[in-house]
Amino acid sequence: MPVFYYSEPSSLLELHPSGAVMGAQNNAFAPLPDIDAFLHNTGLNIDQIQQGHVTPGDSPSPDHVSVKFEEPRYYCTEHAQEGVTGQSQAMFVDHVDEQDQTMWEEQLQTVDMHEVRKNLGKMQPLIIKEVVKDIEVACKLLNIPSDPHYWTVEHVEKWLLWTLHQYRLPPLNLDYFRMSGVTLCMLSEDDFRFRAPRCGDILYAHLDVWKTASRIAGLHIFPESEEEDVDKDDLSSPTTVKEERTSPPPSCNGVKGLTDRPPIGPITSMTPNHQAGIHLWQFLKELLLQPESYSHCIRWIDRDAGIFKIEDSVEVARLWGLRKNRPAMNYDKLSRSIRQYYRKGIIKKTDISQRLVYQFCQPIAGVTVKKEP
DNA sequence: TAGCAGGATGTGT
DNA sequence: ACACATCCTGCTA
Repeated sequence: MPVFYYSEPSSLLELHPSGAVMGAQNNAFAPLPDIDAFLHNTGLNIDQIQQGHVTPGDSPSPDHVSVKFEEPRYYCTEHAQEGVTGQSQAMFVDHVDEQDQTMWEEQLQTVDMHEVRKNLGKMQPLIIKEVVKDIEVACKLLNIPSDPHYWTVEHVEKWLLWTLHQYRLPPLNLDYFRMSGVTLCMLSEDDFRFRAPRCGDILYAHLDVWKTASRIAGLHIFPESEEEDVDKDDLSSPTTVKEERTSPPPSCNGVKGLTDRPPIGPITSMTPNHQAGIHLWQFLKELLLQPESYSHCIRWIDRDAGIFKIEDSVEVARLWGLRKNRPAMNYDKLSRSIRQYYRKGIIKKTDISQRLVYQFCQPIAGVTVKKEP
């Protein structure tokens, strides 16, 4: 039976033989006695652990094998709520101070489940405290608000890049996450997996932790310089912005963020519609207005006449599906929606009908991707 | 075979 | 009510 180690991408935690965290300020290893028992006790399955990423040189001896949790803090909060064993909760807390550590050790000596559950109330604040501390540090580092609901597109990108780097996650296509924090918060775990098949679930878990910490701990960090920028850019009255920041974050049901933007490449605010209500014709125009990014799949045949051609129907449908969070979208369905526009006088087929060629009924000239005042 | 046309119905806001 | 999303039949290039 090999000796297993518990490690985190950003820090290595020393484990007491009981499984308790003894302190995480250094890079010391300590053996995790029995991985099977560990999995059993924590209720985790092997799929939730990444193995084999540690090279022999990383381990103190060739006999050692390391395991890494994809998202320890996620399980920390989830399991704390579910009331699993004290051991598993202890696993996911790092940077405990001396006083806390004594408390942990005392608690962990009693393996009795009822005791553990009884102590849950005491443990949760500790867990939250540590998570909040980490988030505060990250906020300062990235200069972003603590509450993801207030993130701009740029904040989301910063957070993604930082999280990818911090947890050594596989790269992803940032275009699929080009959205405001509000929109990001609306995504389900499946959405994350769809946009980032290799690490979407982990990102979702991280975001969940941020949202939870922000909500429970009442974190209200706003980068000062950003605050000014947002105030300057905001279209509503300045008081609206100030009020929003001291009130609870916007709900996740499509409320427009401070700087909301579409999730896929096209950036526009051609109409007052917020992201959740974007129309297909708007989306198509967005693609058309960014030929540098999308001319391979949709392009103007005659811009002045509003005639365009879908060069790659599969890709356009895929992008539309991404935007609308409809993974099953295809060109058959998209084209049906386009045909609904015939009756409404928004889009029509050209006079001489050609495959995949359509025409906007309104002149396209003058359409801009800039925000209307 | 892929695209087109349009009816019918379901869904979410 | 509206704007699709989905499923369908039938037609066309």
